Amino acid sequence: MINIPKGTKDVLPSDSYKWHYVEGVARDVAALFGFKEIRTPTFEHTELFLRGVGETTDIVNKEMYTFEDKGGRSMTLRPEGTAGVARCFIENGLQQGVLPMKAYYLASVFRYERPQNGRLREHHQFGVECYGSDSPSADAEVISLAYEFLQRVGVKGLELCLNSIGCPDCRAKFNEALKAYIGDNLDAMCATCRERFQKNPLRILDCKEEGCRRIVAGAPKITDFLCDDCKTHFEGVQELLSAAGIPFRIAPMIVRGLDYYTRTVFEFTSNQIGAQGTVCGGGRYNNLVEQIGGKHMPAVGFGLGIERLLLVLENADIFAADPECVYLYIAPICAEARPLAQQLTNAARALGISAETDIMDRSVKAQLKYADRAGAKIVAVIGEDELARGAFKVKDMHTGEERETQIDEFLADPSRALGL
RNA sequence: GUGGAUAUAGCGCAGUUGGUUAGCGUGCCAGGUUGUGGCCCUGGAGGCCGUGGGUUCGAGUCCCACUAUUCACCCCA
Repeated sequence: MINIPKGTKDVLPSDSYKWHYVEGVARDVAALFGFKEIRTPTFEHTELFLRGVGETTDIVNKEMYTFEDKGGRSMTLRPEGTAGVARCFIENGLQQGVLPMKAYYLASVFRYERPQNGRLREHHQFGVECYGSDSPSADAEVISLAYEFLQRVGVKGLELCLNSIGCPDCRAKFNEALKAYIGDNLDAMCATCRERFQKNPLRILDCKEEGCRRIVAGAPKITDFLCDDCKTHFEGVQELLSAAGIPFRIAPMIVRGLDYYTRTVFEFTSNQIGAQGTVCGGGRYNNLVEQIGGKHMPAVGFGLGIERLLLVLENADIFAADPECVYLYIAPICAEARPLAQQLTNAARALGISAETDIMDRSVKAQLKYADRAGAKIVAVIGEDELARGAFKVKDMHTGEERETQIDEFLADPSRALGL
């Protein structure tokens, strides 16, 4: 028995409609906002993620699926979606094209993690990227898109947490202030925080260790250190969100784990799905394009975890019945009826009416039972009687009502014969 | 990488202080109704009790190791 790799999930035929639903809403909402789909490779040169995502991040340090290909190149399955899009943007000269460049993707990403509820080694993201604007309007637009998507898909009780981590200038000042504040307490902090203290002090705010949290509790806030431009920007985003009627909470502790973020960072979180509550995370990354070899280009976007979203949706019981079930089932119950059943089935299909017939050589009873389980809306039974009469009855599986249908009429126009 | 829990039929579970052919629910197949689903009744198929060792006359049950799953930490979607 060979089983599924750790941290991956099968989507069974009986569940795929849930994915289609979520992906459909994602595409619809993206289109409503004027975003077009972008598709980039599943793997990239490892170098891209080292430079793009940041060498101090956990993702790059210990979670990448990196391998050497047969040509001796180091390749990595994408651990997130943004870097690949940025590479694509530069490589295709899109900075010379129409700006803003607004794109979305639905793709799987890979991280070598210890799986748990809401955390997988392969998961899927609905991601959105907007290039070319440094205006707060772009931040608000992207957050609005996420919000609209979540509304439409039917989730309730998600909280939008918002913060600004400033630009490299104000962050440097903040880092100094934070270091000064921690000062002698550094020895009392956890090992990772002591390391963060040197490499990326901001991330100390993100530590969950009880001791570290206590030390950091009264620490200065990044928002008090923003330079004038960053401050104005952050206020602009808040004003636009308020005007759009999108509720949010300022959360000075959220800093996010990818190095490319500047200024705005945000998360949509749920408290319904266990410890991994972040369903959507994103922000602005004005320096990413430059970091991987392009010209300076402001950008903002988010990634939204489909599996986690589905956990929330299933939790809220929003899936009633599979809407993708076959409409018509035709049950031949003697050998002579089979060719006709096949013909009727194909006539329906030709008009776009989903239809199936028996391929198991089963009894009437078994066929009806199957039609019921398959969720067929109406069923027709064809036997010697019907062949002789040139007509059959279609039965509504929900109400049990039957109506007479002429075989000729059905073959001529299945849609009309069924009263559609 | 760290810690806890669990592992018996496709799925969900029971299995007494160790005792002989390992059960229940559900799902699946068939029959009751020789041409009609759902409800009901009857029957059937389907298990090397995670793997390997040990204790014992005897292990699903006790001990050890391994593996897998899972939850949490960490991190993130």
